[in-house]
Amino acid sequence: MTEARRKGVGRHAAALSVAERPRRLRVTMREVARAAGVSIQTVSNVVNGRSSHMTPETESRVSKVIEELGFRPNPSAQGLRLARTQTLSFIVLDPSPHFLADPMTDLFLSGLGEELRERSCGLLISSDIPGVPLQQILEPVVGGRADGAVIFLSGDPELRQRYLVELRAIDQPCILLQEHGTGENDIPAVCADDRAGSLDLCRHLISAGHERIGFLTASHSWSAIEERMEGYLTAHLEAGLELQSSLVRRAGDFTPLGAAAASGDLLDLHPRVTAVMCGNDLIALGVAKAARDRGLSIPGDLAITGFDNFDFAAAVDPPLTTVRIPGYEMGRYAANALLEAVDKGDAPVGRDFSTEVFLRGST
Amino acid sequence: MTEARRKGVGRHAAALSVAERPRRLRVTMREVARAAGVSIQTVSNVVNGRSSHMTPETESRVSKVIEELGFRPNPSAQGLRLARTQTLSFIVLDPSPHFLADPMTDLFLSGLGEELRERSCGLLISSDIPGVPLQQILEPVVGGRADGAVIFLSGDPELRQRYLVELRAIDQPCILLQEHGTGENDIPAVCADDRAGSLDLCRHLISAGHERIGFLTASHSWSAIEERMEGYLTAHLEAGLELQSSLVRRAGDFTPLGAAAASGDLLDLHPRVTAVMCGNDLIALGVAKAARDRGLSIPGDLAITGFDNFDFAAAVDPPLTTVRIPGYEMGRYAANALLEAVDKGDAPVGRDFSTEVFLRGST
DNA sequence: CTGAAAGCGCTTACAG
DNA sequence: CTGAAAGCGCTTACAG
Repeated sequence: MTEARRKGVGRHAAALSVAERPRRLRVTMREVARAAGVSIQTVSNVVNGRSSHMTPETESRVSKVIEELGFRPNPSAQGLRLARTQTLSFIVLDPSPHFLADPMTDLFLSGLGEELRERSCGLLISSDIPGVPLQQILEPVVGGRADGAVIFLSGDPELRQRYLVELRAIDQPCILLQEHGTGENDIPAVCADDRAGSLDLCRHLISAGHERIGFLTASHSWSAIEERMEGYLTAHLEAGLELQSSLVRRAGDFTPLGAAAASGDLLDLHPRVTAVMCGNDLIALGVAKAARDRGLSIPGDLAITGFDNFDFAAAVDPPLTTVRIPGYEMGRYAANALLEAVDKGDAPVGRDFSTEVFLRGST
Repeated sequence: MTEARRKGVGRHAAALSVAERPRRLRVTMREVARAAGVSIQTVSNVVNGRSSHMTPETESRVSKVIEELGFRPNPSAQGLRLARTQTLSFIVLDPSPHFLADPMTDLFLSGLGEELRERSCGLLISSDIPGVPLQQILEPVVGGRADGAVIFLSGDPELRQRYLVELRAIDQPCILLQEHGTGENDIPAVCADDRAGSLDLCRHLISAGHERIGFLTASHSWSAIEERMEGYLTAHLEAGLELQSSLVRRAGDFTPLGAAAASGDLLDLHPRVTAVMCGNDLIALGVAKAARDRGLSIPGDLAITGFDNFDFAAAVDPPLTTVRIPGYEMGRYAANALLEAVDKGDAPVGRDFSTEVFLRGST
């Protein structure tokens, strides 16, 4: 950094009022064109890789000037002109402001981010509380800040169904994450087979001799959680085990301590449950803690299963039996499918991902 | 949704080529102006809340038309005109594409997101591998997609120092997250007092009689991790304990299993360490696992401390002694400070946050 | 208080 | 292959 430059942009700038201060000094196409001795049109052609429209000499000269001047096209201008922002929106519906507390969401986000980075696209993230008007939720895309939205809904099934209907009517490019069982006319979705994973998990417990198996999840829910509950129910039905409503609890939140507090109803049942399937690994941790607090050993007195295979699952004591969801891959796929759809003007194509059961020491 | 509408936007649209398809049918100011029988200028005034420039009747009439037509200003047009995007960029430097695997990053992100949501600003997130040119890292803000950047650096101190120097030269509105000890002329930063937390933690161990205390962190590092290491060192110095390089290990990654594998060198030392301080809670989990695998009991044979107080820390067995970082609050503050700075044209003001030690069963 | 006009920085037909 | 021009949708002096 030269002394002159430092002066020009440093403290001095702060002394000027907003009006006086020069606008962000960016190089424009016009300046590049002048410096390279070509038309703006030609610069645009170079920037957009239409090299067939000019001689190689021209192209390399312009490229060199672009490089030297540090020119980069103004995204707002491009956005205005092309009605395309080269940005995707990731929208999470969550009642908590800590909307990324669920590590699964972060996995999705990492996958989205990586895919978009490779394509030089932006990723705009936002969250809303379940229940707000869909227009507000979709603000980034309806308002023109993004070309499409990857949406992770949550809330009661009725609420989500209402959103789905409205979503179709609004007809913005979008793809759902983990919204299972949308019908043939519905919004495309990228889903993991939570139901199959849960079914496998429960069959495993049943075949190990468990007959009183509890299910605990937080009061707040979304599609994947419901699928997990269904797997539990289906396994019971196919095994001819009686389904008891007292065995299924929806209470607390998706934190271990919240789940520990909420698990009492289940753990203090008579006769005792011998296994508890949990909405995810965080809940499983809480149930394990509550069980230990009651002097129960795991898995001897109580088998516990989680879901999601979070980083900690393999390392806690005992290691958690759980199900892996390919969240990162799903995120990448969703970004890719949505971008392609935006380009083609088609509807994106959804896809199902398989899950994988990890049997560990907690069962 | 009416049948007509469904037809208009559904399958039929897909049959049209990109060129034929009408551009996103958005209402413009011009249309609002015509419908309300006023000038575009007036519509702009209404949109921007300059109600003093018109009669209340005019304002309410225009507002009503805006509502009815569902008009929303085009962000690209506003961005082009105002050289302001109403968007902030969150940039994470991480060698892994799973750049959000660290729950602490997610906390920062949640705080940023919530603050920006309340201000109707967008949040653009991106990640890069430590070592890439700063220009590339800052692409979102240099390239004009965002008004400023919240930056979370990582990598060796020398690399980060180089980035800091360049950052000053580039002079874009930005604020650092968890970049401790930047000098008086440096980029503003929002930091937690990791050093104090670590110092407290280590004093606690020393006062409990530990004399051979190991420190394990991943090979990849950032400022906060170094601060934690410093707290460890300082506590040793002030207690007159000898510092042995064999007790400090930097290996593996920030996953429990990676840390478990990397902890062998430390756990198999003779004479044995009686305590291990860890880079964060995930590492602590891994060390606990490795210790159990060796038949060591916690905290009897080995005391373990984590850092960050992740959700699982209080629920695992034994519960983890750790340090809370107010990540969410720090994220909110950073967004707020940066936005204010962008508005005023000043440099943002950094701030330090205090940490809180949680003594639990693992020590 | 309102209307007509310029211009932000691009892209894209349209002539040459 | 290149140049001159229109226009994307806003905001903002400038006259009235």
